[in-house]
Amino acid sequence: MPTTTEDLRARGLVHQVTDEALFERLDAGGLTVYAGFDPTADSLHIGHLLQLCTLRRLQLAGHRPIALAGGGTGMIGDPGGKSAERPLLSVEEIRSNVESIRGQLARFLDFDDAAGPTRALLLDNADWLSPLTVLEFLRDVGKNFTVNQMVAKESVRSRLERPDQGITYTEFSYMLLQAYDFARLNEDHGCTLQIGGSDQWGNITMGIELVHRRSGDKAYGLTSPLVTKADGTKFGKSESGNDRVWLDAGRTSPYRLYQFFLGVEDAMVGTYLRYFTYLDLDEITELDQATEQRPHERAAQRALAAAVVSLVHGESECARAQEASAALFSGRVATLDEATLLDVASEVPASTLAAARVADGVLLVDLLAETGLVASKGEARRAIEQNGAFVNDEVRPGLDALVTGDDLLHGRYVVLRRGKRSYHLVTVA
RNA sequence: GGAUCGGUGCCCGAGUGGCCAAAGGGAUCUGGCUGUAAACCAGACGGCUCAGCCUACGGGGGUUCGAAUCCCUCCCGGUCCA
Repeated sequence: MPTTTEDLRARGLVHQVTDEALFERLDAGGLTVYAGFDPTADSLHIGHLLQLCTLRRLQLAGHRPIALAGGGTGMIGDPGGKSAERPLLSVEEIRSNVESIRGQLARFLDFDDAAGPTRALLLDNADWLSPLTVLEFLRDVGKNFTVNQMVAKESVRSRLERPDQGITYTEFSYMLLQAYDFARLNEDHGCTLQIGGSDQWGNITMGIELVHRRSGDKAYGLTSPLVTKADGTKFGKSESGNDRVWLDAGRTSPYRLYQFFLGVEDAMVGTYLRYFTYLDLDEITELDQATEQRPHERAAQRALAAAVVSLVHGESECARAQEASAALFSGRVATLDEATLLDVASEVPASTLAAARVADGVLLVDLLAETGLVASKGEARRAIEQNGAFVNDEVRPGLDALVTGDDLLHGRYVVLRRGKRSYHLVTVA
């Protein structure tokens, strides 16, 4: 059984630490550790996954995690990682986003009283940032930092150096608010460790300094590496389009999430298994070997996808996603019995179509566009011309192709497909 | 408040009166090869009632036979000065 430190290191989760002495304390257990999540949308997405997984990992290792929803800082906007000033969300939006995110955090962390001293906490920094007055803030927080050091932070400097960009005072202040969060969590909950992505380094060190100045307490920071794809670009876009991959089932179905991880590149699957799963390192090593020796089996990708979907959506949803994947990629949707078809179809987008229209025959071009499988009729025509449009798993060439009663499966279903993996179920009613 | 530069398609970015639905790159999509991988090759990439038409170069107005390109005005951003 590896120590916590050994485990984190072996998984490649340690990018920077503020002090090596942290590791002894991590191995000893009993720390209170926090990570922040800004409520810029009503769901967390895959970009938050690493911090969520790491918090969970630390809880399992005997520490108490705090998930901090940025109800207050979300109103300001972190300049880090952004190339431009971002629009402010309304107070109502942020409030409702925080509420939505609460439920998702609960899937990763144990908030049950039975967890005793490691019971997770969910806090909202609006609780202490909202009542804070400007004067208090300037005297109690601002007085501890020089503009010189603030300007030197990467998040700010990158914005100052770009000739076509600037940074407002509002976003400039963000780091001070985050530093104040750490100080409050330290004072109110004994929190001494903040974790975050590598881009959070500057904000974290500011917090550590503020903690020290206010209470004399020694606090630590631990950052994880940026999660990237093999080519160095950002991880987390869905396989089709620019959509983010969300943790909310309504935005990204369990099936799509499963597919996302199933499609991970060989070169990265081992890394992701270490980041996002709780499999033993030995098991992961075996999966690495499996990828190398029998890559077509995609054993590592399957394990990764199953682990993540189970964690995010639960075992039964994961099983459904696996079944749907198997059925859809067998290429024989047309031969499925009705119950199986319906089960599979519940995982993909669906719509209904009036029976009268089918009787007359519907232009495939129109149908593709109406179902949203393509963005416009022009795109639908292109898909057809490129042999990328399928009806019940068969290519349907010709711009004048019709979908008629003959295409109905079990008398009332049509499975449309665009490309290799974008499905849509049409039910005739 | 003054001076000055700039705002082009998803992003970056060329284009300074007609040949501009707008170069080039990236991203994306589709097909091929594979393993629902990567790389690579090919094609596509504003919309439509698609050999034509409509909408589009920050917003509005104007000049012109004709404007992304010229003029006026407003909005937004950068830089410097006060």
